[in-house]
Amino acid sequence: MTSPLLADLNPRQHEAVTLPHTSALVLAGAGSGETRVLTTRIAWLIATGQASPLSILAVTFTNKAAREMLLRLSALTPVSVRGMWIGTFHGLCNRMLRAHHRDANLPQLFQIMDTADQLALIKRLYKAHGLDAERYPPRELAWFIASAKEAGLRPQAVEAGDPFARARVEHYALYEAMCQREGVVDFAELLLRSYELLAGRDAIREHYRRRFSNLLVDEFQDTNLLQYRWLQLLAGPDAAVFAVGDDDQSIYAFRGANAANMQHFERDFGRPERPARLVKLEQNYRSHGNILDAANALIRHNRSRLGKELWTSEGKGEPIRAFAAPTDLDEAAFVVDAVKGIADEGVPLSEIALLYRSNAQSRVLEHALFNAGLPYRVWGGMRFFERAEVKHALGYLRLVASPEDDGAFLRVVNFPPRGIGARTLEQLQDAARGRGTSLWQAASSGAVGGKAGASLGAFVTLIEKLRAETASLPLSEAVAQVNEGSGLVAHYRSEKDGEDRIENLEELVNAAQGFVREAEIAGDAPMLGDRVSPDAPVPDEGPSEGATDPLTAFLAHAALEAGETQEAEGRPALQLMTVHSAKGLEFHTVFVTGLEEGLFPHENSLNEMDGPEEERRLMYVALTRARRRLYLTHAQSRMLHGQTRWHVASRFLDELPRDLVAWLSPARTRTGAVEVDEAEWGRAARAPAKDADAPGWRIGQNVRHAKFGVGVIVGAEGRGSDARVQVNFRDVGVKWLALEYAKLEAA
DNA sequence: TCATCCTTCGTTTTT
DNA sequence: CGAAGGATGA
Repeated sequence: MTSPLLADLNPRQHEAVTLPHTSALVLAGAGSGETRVLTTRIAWLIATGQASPLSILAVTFTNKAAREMLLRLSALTPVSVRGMWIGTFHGLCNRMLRAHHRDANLPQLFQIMDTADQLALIKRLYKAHGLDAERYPPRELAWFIASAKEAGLRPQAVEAGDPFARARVEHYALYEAMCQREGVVDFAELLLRSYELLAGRDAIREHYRRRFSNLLVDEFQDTNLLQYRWLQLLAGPDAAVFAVGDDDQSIYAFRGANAANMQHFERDFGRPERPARLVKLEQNYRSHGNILDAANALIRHNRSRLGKELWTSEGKGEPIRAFAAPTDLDEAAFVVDAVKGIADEGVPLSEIALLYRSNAQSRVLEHALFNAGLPYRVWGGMRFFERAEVKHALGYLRLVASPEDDGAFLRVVNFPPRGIGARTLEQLQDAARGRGTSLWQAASSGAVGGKAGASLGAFVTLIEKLRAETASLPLSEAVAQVNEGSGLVAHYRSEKDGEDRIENLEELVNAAQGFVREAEIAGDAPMLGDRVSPDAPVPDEGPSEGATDPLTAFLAHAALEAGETQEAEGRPALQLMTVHSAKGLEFHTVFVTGLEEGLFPHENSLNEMDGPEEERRLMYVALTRARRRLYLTHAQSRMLHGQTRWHVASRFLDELPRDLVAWLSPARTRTGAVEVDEAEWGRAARAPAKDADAPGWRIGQNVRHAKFGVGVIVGAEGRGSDARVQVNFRDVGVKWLALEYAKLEAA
C-alpha cells in the first residue's frame, strides 16, 4: 500500500510513521523532520483505520508546537481534528481538571496563576503570617514549591532535616492552603493535580486509558519526572506511546527537564509481548555538510548520549567563519558589517539570526544595529498577557468569574485609584482572616465600616454591576464592557502616554474574539473545558463536548499562553535572541556571539552537575540553527556588570575540527588564543594596563602555563622579583603567579 | 498616593 | 552599567 501520506519520507521516517501498535522512541536529530513524522504518524493511524481520532492524545511543551501540529494535521487528514486531545501538558491537564473538578477537589471555575501572580500570592502569604522574606526569599520559595511538585511531592512528603528546610516545607503547606482557599492553581499544580486524579481515581484513570490508546509526545527529552509519570499513568497496557526527542538538544535541565527519561523509555513503556522500538532519524534536511560536521564533532565531546550522527545529502557548503574581536564593541561592529554584506547578497534580514547565551549581551548588539540603521527584532521580554494594563483587565474578569480570588481583588480594588488605601485593605484583610473568608466576602458583608467601608461597598457594587452586564454578552463584548466599566480606559485616557495601553486593552478584545473563533473552528479548542457533569464519574467524551464557560476558558488561555513578545513588524528585521529561544527555529545565516569561557559555557554552569555537558548541548543547538552560513565570534574583553572582563575563547571553538573553520581575524594558535598585532588589538591595547608594568606582560594578554594551560592575564601587582600576575585560566580558573618562578609563555 | 532615591544584583524559561 | 524593587519623603 502506498499512501500519498508516505511519499517523500526517507526510509527511517517511513519506518517510524508505519510502526505497528507498539511504544516507540524516535531519536530525532535537529532538522530531521521530527514534527512531520509525528503528525504523519497520526494521519497514517487514522487513514489506515488503525486508530480513531478519539483515541489520539498528542502532547507538546509549547502552544506554538501544539498549534503547528494541529495545522499540519488538518492539512494531512480529511478527518476533523475535533475529538483528538492535542495540546500542551498544562493545557491537557487543565482540560482534564475542568472535567473532573470535583474529584480533583477544585472549584469549577478555578483560576490559573502565572509566575507573577504566584509571586504576589507568596508575598501576601508572608505578610499574613509574618514570615521572614529576607531569610526565605519569595522567589526561592516559588522555586522550591515548583521543584517539589515536579517531583510529585506534597508538603507532608517532602523530607526536611534541618530547621531551615522544615520552615520552607511549612511555608509550602501554608501556600497550598491559601491557593485552595482562593481557588487558584499554579502551573505545576495543574500537572500534579491531574497526576493525582489519575492515580487516585480508578474509574477516571481506566476511562482515559480505554480512550487513549495512542499517546504521542513531542520534545520528549524536555519532560520532567512528573510529566513522565503522568504519561505512565495514562498509558494503559494496550497503549502505544510514540515519543519523539533528541537527548543532544536537552537544554532545560535547569527547570526540571530530565533527559534520562529517554533512557528509561524502553523499560517503562515497552511490554513483554510488544517491546518498545527505537528509530533514529539522522538525515538532516536543514544544514549544509560543514555545519553538520562541526555540530557532530562538538557533541561527540559529551559522554552521556544515546548516540546519533547527523548527515545530509547536500554538499559541504561554505566553511564556518570565525572572528576574534578585541572587545565586545568590535564584535558588534564586525557583526554589523557582515550582516550588511549578507543582506547585499540578497538574503532577507529575517533570515539572519544573532544568538547569544544571555539576554544582557543583546544591548551592545542592539546599539550597533541601531546606529547602523538596521532593523531588528529582539525576542524575549514582556509578553502580551503580562502587560500591566492587560493584567488589570484580566483581574477584573477574574473577579467577575471567581470572587474568591483575592489576588485578582487586590490587583484591581484600587486601580484605577478609588480611595481604597493600604490602611483600608489592612483592615479588610484582618477582617477576612478573622472570619476565614475571602476579601470579596468581607468587603460585601460590610466588615469595614466608615468612609473606607463605603468605598469598598462601591467597589463591590461595581463588580456586581459588571457581572450582571456581562453575563449574557459574547466574550469579546464582555471584555470591552469590562474595559470601559472598570474605568480602566478612562484612567489611561487621562494619562499622558496611555494611548499604547488603551490600544492593548482593545487588543485584548480582539484576542477574546480570536479565541472564540478558534474554539468554534476546532469545534472544541484545547483550552475550552469539557462539559462538566458532576454526577457522572466520567463525563461523556465526543464531539458534543463543548465549552461551558467561555470567560473561564479565556482566562485559562491567557494564563497558559502568555502571547507574543513583540508582534512582527511590517518590514523584515534581523532576529536577536538567546540560544535557548532559538531552539526549534532555523535561519539562512546564524551568528553565535560571545563565545567565551565564562559566558558560553557560562561560569555558573561549570560547578553544576552535568552543567558543562548541558552548555555543550546548547552550543549544539546554536550550530544546528544555521542552514547555509555560520559565524562564530568572541571578544577578548567585554563590559560585564559595569567592569571590563577578560575572557579566553570558548572551549567549544577548540572542539570544532580546524579544517572546517575559517578564521577571519588574525592567525589563531593551537590553543584557541588569538595572536593579533598591536594595530589590530585596538581599543583593548590602547587602554593602558595601570599596574601591569611587569616587563613583557600586559593585561589582556594570552598566556600559557605548563601545568594550568591557557589563560589571560587579568591583573598584576608588584615589581621586580615581587612581580605577580593574575591569570584567568580556561580550565582551572583565576590564579596569582609569581613571574620569577612561573614558567609563563605568551600564547 | 505617588514620585524619587537608593540599594542590590546580575544564566538560560515555558507553562 | 542599568534594571528593578524597596524604602522614604512630599
